[in-house]
Amino acid sequence: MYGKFRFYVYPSAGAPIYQQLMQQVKFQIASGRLSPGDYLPSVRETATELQINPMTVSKAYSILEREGVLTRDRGQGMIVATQTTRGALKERRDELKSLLREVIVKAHQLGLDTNEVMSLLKPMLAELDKDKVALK
Amino acid sequence: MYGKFRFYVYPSAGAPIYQQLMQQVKFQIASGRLSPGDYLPSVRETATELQINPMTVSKAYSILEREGVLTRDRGQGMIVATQTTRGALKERRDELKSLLREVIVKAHQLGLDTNEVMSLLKPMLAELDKDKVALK
Amino acid sequence: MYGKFRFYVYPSAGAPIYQQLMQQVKFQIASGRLSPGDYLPSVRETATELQINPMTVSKAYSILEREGVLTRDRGQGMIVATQTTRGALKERRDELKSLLREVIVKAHQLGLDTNEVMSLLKPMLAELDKDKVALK
Amino acid sequence: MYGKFRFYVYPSAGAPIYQQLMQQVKFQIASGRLSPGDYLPSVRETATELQINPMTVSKAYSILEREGVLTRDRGQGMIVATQTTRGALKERRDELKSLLREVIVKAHQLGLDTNEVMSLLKPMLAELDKDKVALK
DNA sequence: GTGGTCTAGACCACA
DNA sequence: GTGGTCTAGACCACA
Repeated sequence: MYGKFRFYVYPSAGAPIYQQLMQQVKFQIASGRLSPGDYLPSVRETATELQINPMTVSKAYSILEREGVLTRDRGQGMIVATQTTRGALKERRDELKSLLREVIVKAHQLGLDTNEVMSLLKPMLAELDKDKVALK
Repeated sequence: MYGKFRFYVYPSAGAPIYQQLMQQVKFQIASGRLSPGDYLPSVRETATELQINPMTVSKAYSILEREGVLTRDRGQGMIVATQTTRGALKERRDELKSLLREVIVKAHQLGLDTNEVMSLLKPMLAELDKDKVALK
Repeated sequence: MYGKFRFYVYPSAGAPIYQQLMQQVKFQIASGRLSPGDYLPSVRETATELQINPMTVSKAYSILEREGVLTRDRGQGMIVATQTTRGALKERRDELKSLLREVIVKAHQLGLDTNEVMSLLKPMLAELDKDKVALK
Repeated sequence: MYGKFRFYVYPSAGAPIYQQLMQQVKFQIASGRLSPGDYLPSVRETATELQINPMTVSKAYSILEREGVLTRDRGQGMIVATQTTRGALKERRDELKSLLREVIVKAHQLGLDTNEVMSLLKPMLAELDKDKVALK
């Protein structure tokens, strides 16, 4: 229980529940709060706690397994997989740039300017680095 | 206006061609190189120049129309729609933050750190501001 | 209707139904019987014909979409996506070799020797080439 | 027997290490370099040599034991189990054909044609036969 | 019409 | 105990 990872859900948020769950797992891993080998809460445990259907949790876990983010430990549960980085640095940078271009497009659609983007991103990255240091 | 904007296509780039076209229109609008009222190259012109199927171009334009990015000027072509910004500032910021969270997740998956994200994003934003000034 | 693609299912086969469906789509694409842009039978149509639950068909389609094999054409159905080949030739060969190693391992476990493997594979590849020629 | 067989590991190879180890044991058995009754390197020996966690080696061995590939010789180590071939010839051929169908699908996805598949597989099978002759 | 999400609940394999 | 598969059926967005 101590410090163990817990899901939350905004039933009224736009995104489907299973995507919210997936997003949380990925973000926790990116921030270092979940590490390779860590167990995730079981399907049933999560479903009961969030008052949602076990299938919904299972769907999130299955997709994450297919994506290589989680590994199934038969009879035990789902664990965070060892991250594998593939491809040349240039290619990986290009992939991120493509997503950053989407950020720019989205910001413009929302009427938010360059400074706004930076002032939103900076604290998010800072918080990330802080966690990593704190957890080391 | 004619000749102002041209599409390009990477046939091997992973993303479907119509999505590449959509992305370019949006990015050009975000960077101010395309403004409300500007005409886009015609379906036929684009299809001939890029040696792709006219249906592909038409599909991109139709989806952008549905999204409110373009307006159909009957018999004349497609024009950039007047941008409408909806929702409270907080909500719009939250929407962008959600996309920025995806950036963080993606960067981590690709093995790129905080500094890397900033050093990729900064020149992209700078280029944007430069264009806006130049085009004003 | 003419020549349109149809699914079949072996309820007693080891593999789950949704995986059987996925496998068939992929194989039909590999053999050239399904080409980029072709529409697949609708979820409901398939479910009725095979007497299975629509969710099961939908699951197969969703995974194939996530894998980039199919694309959703909103309101119309699922279509075969344009195939994109990524990575250097050496890397792609290595990936296939890794699967071929599994074939060898499996053959041994089943007590089938080298000649047996070749005499099973040859007609399968020959049939493939024949179809491609015939459909050109 | 000691020193007969050694593991290797590609830390960056995508597949989890325990799966790489499992794959190697199976391949060595298939190629005749490991025979029923042979001892495998101990968990500690392997872990030290490859600089990996002993749990990782142990996990590979446990799964192989569960699959009937290895047998635990209490206090001594793991030995290669006697292979048992089950089922009618037709059924075993069908099982292999299903895996060969996956090869065809994968080859197509990777943009490799029929000839390519054969020219990759042939030397692999040839090497196998050579080893079997040499080791007899 | 199209596919997507979610629920409630049965049954399965694996450990 | 763990997750996976499948059903029956409701309701949704999009076109």
